Amino acid sequence: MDTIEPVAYDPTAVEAKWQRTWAERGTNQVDIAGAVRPFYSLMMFPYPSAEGLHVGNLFAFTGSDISARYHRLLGYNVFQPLGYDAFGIHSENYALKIGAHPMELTPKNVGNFQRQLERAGLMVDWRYKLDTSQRDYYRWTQWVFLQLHKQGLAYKKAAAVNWCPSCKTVLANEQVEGGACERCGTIVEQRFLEQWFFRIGDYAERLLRNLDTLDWSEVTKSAQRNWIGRSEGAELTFRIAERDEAVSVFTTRPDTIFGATYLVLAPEHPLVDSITTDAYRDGVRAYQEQTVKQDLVSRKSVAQKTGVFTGALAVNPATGNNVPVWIADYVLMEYGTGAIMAVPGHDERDFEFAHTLATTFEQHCKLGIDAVIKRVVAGDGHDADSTLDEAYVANTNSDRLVNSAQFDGMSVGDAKQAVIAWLASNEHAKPVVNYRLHDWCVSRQRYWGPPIPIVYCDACGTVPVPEDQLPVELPFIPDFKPDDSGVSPLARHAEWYNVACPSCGGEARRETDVSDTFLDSAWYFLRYPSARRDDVAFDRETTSRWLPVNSYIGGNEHAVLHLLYSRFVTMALHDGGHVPFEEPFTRFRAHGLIIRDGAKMSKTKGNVINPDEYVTEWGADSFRLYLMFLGPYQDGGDFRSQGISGVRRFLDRLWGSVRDARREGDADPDVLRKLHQVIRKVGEDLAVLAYNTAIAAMMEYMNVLRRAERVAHIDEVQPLVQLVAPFAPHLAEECWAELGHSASIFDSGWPVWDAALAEETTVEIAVQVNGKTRGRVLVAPDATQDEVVAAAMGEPSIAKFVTGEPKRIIFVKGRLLNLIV
RNA sequence: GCGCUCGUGGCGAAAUUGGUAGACGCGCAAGCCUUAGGAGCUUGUAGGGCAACCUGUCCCGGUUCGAGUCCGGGCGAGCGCACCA
Repeated sequence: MDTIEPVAYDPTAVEAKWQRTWAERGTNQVDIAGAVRPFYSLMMFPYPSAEGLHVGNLFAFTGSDISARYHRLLGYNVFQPLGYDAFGIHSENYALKIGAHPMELTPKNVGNFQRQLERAGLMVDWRYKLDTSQRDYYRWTQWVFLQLHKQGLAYKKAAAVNWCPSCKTVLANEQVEGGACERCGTIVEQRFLEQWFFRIGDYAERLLRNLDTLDWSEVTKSAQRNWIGRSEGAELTFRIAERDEAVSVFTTRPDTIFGATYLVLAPEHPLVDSITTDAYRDGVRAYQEQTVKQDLVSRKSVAQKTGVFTGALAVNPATGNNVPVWIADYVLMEYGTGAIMAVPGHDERDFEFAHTLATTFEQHCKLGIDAVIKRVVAGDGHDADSTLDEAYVANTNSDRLVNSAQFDGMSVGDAKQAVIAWLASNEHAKPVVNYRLHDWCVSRQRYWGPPIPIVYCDACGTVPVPEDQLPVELPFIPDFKPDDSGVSPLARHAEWYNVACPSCGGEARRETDVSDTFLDSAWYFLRYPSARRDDVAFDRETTSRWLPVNSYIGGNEHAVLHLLYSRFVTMALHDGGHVPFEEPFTRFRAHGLIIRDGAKMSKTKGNVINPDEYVTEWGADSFRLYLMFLGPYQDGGDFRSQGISGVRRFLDRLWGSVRDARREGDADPDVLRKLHQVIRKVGEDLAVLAYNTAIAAMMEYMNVLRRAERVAHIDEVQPLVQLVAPFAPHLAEECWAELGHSASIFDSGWPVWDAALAEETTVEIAVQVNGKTRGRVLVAPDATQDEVVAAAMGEPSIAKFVTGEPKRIIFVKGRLLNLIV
């Protein structure tokens, strides 16, 4: 008997052969200028670490590659480029660690990555490879900086910034995790330095609003919404008693104004000096110094609240009462107005502060705790006079105001508006929206990045480097190690930074900071299609043809860094008239993480898998298939090397059935039916990145072929080879050639499923009695209720549960029959 | 604390969106083939019961002829944000 035997094929030979053939034939090359149906498939480019490619990279790339190959088979001209995010602190730190120079080390790492990636069988057009550390790339990164500068979106200011004492550089807020450097884990300090910033804050509202229009993973969108942190509220003005000064506070709860019993300013608030009374001046000064020195972690940690009284009193515009003005470290200068009205009755932090400093309130402000903590909202089952053991944070429409004069009885929601309107008549209030998103600090006091293209001239001031003088080349300097001075190592090289002013020709000095790595990656997708052009950053026509990106796949760890910066830069370039769209990525999907033994793979945990050994032992195709079969692509999965044998067995069986397939007689209609169902299923799954179930469906079909216990007909296997092609491209090509085709399978088109052929001749109907499944009957797909009932009652195992006439019958055609007795 | 995503066999997971729970694969068990096999093939594999059957998708309620799926409440996990007023 001729059954389908698996035939172990030799992946090493097959994969080498096809990679060679693809290169010779230019199979993966796309006609950028002439594409009729362009489809831009983008994957997040890797940072070329010295350890080389790891499984997580390959998991991400494979998922994108499958989607790209599928679209190619559907007839699109697919452009799938890949490159290297080679600049940046991670590369530089590693070079420092092993005593190498990044300018020498990086090309080596890139070379190693390239070798590994080429083995993976990705459909990448390598002619468009880019490397952010090469001058023909960073030249245009500097150009992007200049465009933003031209538009007034880049500015320099002295600011409290996050300083990593280990990396010896400033970090963006997004690069600080829990008060520590995301790169090395060192506790971040606060420093005051002159820094370049981008006005991403000005774009907060657009960045937030546009999210609703994007087809992105929900996790990513919600992370961005969170990070942008919009909150609606009001700025309320409190006059300082007996002085011609006023303090603005930001609050989201203007309805609680009657409960505002003191004010708190950030210690560095500009008004502190002038309102502080002489008696309290020393205490205030001491407290300010202490806070400013403090690093940002303890400043923002949940330690016990501290603060001092300034001696000043402000007038609550609602009650007319005098309220004491304090400074405290729990109020942050960078948010809102840097000042708050404290409502201890209805805000946990204010409550805690009032309690912690109750004695001081008594001593200096002559205020007892009961006078400080006032209830102005009721509804938690307590009335207007009940005491508060903790802050009552009302937030519903059912809660009502109390102790609030004419607003008593009004709902919290209504009162928010009403109070603003009332105070606004005396210019004490205006509605305001605040965002947590702060401007993006792009300066880095490091070496391994693009020098910021700015020159300082005594006569002309800050002068942008003219575009025709780009790039400002990063010089090779042996002493690239950062120091504690707060300036870049480039600042030690007068021969480099001393330069003639581009404007007046006089003596001038280059900016010695380099830009953040995230600027490199915030526009790389614009560069790819134009990567072979050396006269423009990105060609106008090419860009409008290929962008926005049709499919972007990457890790969600970049949800608020890279993805937000990319959106901002694109929006800014749009406003500058450089690109015709605001949003760079039409569709983004976050892939899951590959974990091992319940932990994310990382070098420090020692659970990193090197894909090389698996590719060598099992073949790239098996490894790709295995990674995609672990679980839902967007969930990731736990890497256990055992499972790979199953997918390899599947490929062996496929190869065996293709090799033995004949064209004799007719294909089996039962097999063809299943085949067309699978074609449909795989297509649907590929469209939504459901790779695991697509593979399962193909395996199921393979089992059908095997159970037929005969050599397969060519028509039964040939479409399966096409379905497998996106997943296992090398073997699919080999099978395709074995089936007698000379052109690439990727130009063969995607099989079309035929609804008539896919239709079942009989269906199994579940028969329930009183909702419990009691059996199943085989009937024609269009069988009527009466026919199915008759069939069901013919089954003794079902009929025995039915006594008398059913009271009710629920019938779902082709699916289910439920008899209620 | 806030936001998001989840909770199904020994394990990774399916389930046409309210309609046969556990597809597919791993692992395991028995058998075949073999000098041998971490090879291949066949069969079985949610739990309980000799059986007819009973129980079963984190827990408690609800809606429904019917709930893994929908609603309310609770418990738990992962990720993100967090003294942001």
